Amino acid sequence: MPIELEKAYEPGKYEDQVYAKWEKSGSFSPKPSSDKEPFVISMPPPNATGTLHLGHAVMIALQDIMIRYNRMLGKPTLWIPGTDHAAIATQSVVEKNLMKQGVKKPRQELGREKLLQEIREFVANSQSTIKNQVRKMGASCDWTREKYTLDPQMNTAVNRMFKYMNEDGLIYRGGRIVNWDPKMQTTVADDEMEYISEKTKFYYFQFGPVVIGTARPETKFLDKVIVVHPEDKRYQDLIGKEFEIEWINGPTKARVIADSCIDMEMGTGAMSITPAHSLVDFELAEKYNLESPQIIDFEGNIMTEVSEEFGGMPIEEAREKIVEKLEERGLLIKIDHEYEHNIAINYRGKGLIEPQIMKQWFIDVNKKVIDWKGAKLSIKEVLQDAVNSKMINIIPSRFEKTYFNWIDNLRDWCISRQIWWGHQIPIWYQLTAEQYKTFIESGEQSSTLLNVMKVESEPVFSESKPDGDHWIQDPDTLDTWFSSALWTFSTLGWPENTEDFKNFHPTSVLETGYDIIFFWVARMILASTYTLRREGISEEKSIPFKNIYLHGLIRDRRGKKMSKSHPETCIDPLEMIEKYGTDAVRLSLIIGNTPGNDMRLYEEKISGYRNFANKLWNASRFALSNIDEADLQKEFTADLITSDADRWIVSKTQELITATQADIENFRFSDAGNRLYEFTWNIFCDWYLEISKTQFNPYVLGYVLKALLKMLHPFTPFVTETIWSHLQEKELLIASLWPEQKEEYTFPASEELLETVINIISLIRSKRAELKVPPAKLIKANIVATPGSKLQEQSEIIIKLARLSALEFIASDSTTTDGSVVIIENGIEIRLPMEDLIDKETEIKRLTKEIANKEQAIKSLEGKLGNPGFLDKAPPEVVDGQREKLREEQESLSGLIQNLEKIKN
RNA sequence: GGGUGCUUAGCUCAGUUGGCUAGAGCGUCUGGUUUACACCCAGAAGGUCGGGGGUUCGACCCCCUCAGCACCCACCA
Repeated sequence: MPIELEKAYEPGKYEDQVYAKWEKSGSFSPKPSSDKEPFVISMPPPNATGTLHLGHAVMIALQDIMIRYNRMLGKPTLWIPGTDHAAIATQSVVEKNLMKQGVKKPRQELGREKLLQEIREFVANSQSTIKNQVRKMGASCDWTREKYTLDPQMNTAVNRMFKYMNEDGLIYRGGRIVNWDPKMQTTVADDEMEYISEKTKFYYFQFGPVVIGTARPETKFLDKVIVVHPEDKRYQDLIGKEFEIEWINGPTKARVIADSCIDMEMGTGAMSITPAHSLVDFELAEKYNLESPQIIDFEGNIMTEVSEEFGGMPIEEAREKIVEKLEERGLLIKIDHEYEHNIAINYRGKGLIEPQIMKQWFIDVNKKVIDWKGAKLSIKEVLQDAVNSKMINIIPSRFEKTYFNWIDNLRDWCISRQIWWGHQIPIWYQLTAEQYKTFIESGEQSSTLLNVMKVESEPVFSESKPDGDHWIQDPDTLDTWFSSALWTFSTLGWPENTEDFKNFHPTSVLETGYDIIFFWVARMILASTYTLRREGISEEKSIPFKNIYLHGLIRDRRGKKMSKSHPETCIDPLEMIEKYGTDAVRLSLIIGNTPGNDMRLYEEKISGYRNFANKLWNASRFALSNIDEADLQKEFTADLITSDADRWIVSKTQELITATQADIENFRFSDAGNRLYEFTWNIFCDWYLEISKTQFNPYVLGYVLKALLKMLHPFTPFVTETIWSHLQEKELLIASLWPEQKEEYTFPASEELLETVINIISLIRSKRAELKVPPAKLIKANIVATPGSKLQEQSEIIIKLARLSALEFIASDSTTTDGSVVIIENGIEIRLPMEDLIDKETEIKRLTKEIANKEQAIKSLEGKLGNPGFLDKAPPEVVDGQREKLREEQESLSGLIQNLEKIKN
């Protein structure tokens, strides 16, 4: 009994149940294997509170292809899913919601515990959304091993790395400029800053021997250092000297230093520095070991310690007054009223940012503590070596440059963040009773408060509260990338030495977007190599992954970044899945997408691949409705291949297996997808299925179909699994093995003939139209070929062509020598000599053109082959190939000339 | 300012160490309702490979240069 499928493939009808079947079957968990190397990917965790966007979709599609492919090779295959707590993003969403509900300052009003509780509830409510959406994409990841970046075990891992680094003296506390918002009383992350262009006054003041330019005179009370460019001729004789200066608070001293960071064109080419309230100045101060006194307090007023006269005054007011005072003293040279610059504001609350120095925690990247290949190396050096030595391979390789460039400029990593949602820093301070009271009673228990209170207590590392009174834990949390950096091994159970950790680390591939190469990829290499080496694990096993595959961004049809603020061009993957099916979405994200390059996506592309899924479905429907179940079960062997057409399609299938495999293993997913698409549509459907209509071989058809479903499965898992479920196979497709390429299924190629035959058929067609032969149910054509010609050898393929032009082929012994065609239509025999088959003029034109092309090609080939340079320098196989090509071209040219002669007569 | 890409058919893009007359999908046009599929079939038109120069026997590919477009990092005293 043949099998009947429904008339069209409706993805929505099957996808969820297919996924449930996979998950239930246990196929997502790795099968142990003693001899095969495991294949492992840790999924970059999407935000727990997020929804699936195209970035996730492309990542899942790519990773799922690798995972399914490797699983089908019989390797123990593990893909660990998880979600990320997304510290800043999540906390700010919750705070925003609370603000909408009327809680103006959520941190101060709710306090730490209550706010955290709010966030936890929010996460708990939205976490399942993203996980179900990952399932929708067909991700075959192991949900039994799912992780969340705030799991208690993750916290253990985080504390362990912190502990090691602390013991090795890599972690230190130091001052750093932060973006402080005096209005909201909070620090602001760089990506929460908004820059607006503003026209303001730019003042020029006499400052000792030089004129300095500034837009912010109110910060300049205690400036003591003038910086100029070392090559600036104007200031050469000042460099290194100290001067008495008349300034805001009266006489003071200032010295001149030189640094090439100075722009000679800007202002007067000389500036005085204010380290406490400017990032550049702060860095210069660090470099030259200068003092950095605070001028402006955390409320945004001038400090009383700095100036009795202006103390307590808001900066805008102070600025005017200070300028007045300096003008009175004759120090104001001029004011530029047309000065335009960017000012930074907090995008929430729109408060003006005032840079401030605060105590932060850092990781030293230059201290040499890692035992690496027989030497002590710094974090920075190990990061370089891991990629330089090819232990880690980056695809595409051009990102290696970006990576090294970043490391060269790498500074110590600031790991503390002034938010609460995340892993709290495992550091404790013992306060005095009074300080303790102030701290506990303040609404917002923040590290800022500790700065303001000038707490000097020695910080102590501890995973829990130390013995004694008045201990408080550092209120800051760790940079979210600190915990993400451990992802490849913490998800495997580290710091416990679990079976998973022993079996599956390092992971095989890290697949992610190129936009987080610095944030995440480099940090993972850092955390993994440092931590695992410290535990005595070998260099090879302490890297987090062997390959890094970076995909590009998905853009809209105009090439703009897709963002929710432009809903008209923003494509929602879930909506597309609903409309066209997951398989179509996956293909549209894979094909035409090359590593590291951005890709534009638009709906028509997705609908095109929906058509493909349907094509495959219908091809299978045709096949299954004609193959008997028993024949489908029969084991396929070489002796079941009978006709030339069979040999041809089976050969093509072998080529496809090898080529697709090579593509996937070399991370050329687009090529692989394209190749399969092309084979399915243009070879299998257009040719072999058509041939099957007149010459049916159930075994070959079944074999090719099964092989094709397997190879397509990593790309379009749902439709292939659905079709597979009708094949009466014992195993699910997801658990079946990749088709084996076999020598005995490979036969000499014969497709070059197709072109010739296609030409003949189209001639027949036009002739029929010209003769006004009525459409007939049964038309018999007798195509006669010169004996011994390829055309005759390959007569089976002609059957297909006959079919396409509604002709039925009759095998015939009769022969002609002139390539003429005999058609028997409605019992009438129409003999079509070659010259009658064509429109003389058009054909002469066509042939002439083709001959000219051929001649040109031959000339160029002859030139090439007569060229000593070519013969010497080109590889022998290329030369042979060109010779062979020339022979073929000459042959076909003489054929063309003959045809032309024939037509002309 | 430092860095990295991109420019190939009307559109979106391939083009794997330099070697066929430069390809695909979509779109357009022509013809076709053939018992798997109109989410289909057959065919056609359409390209100075951004401009200029160089290296080479040979350049879409390598080098220089110019132009346009993106992105990343740093910065805007």
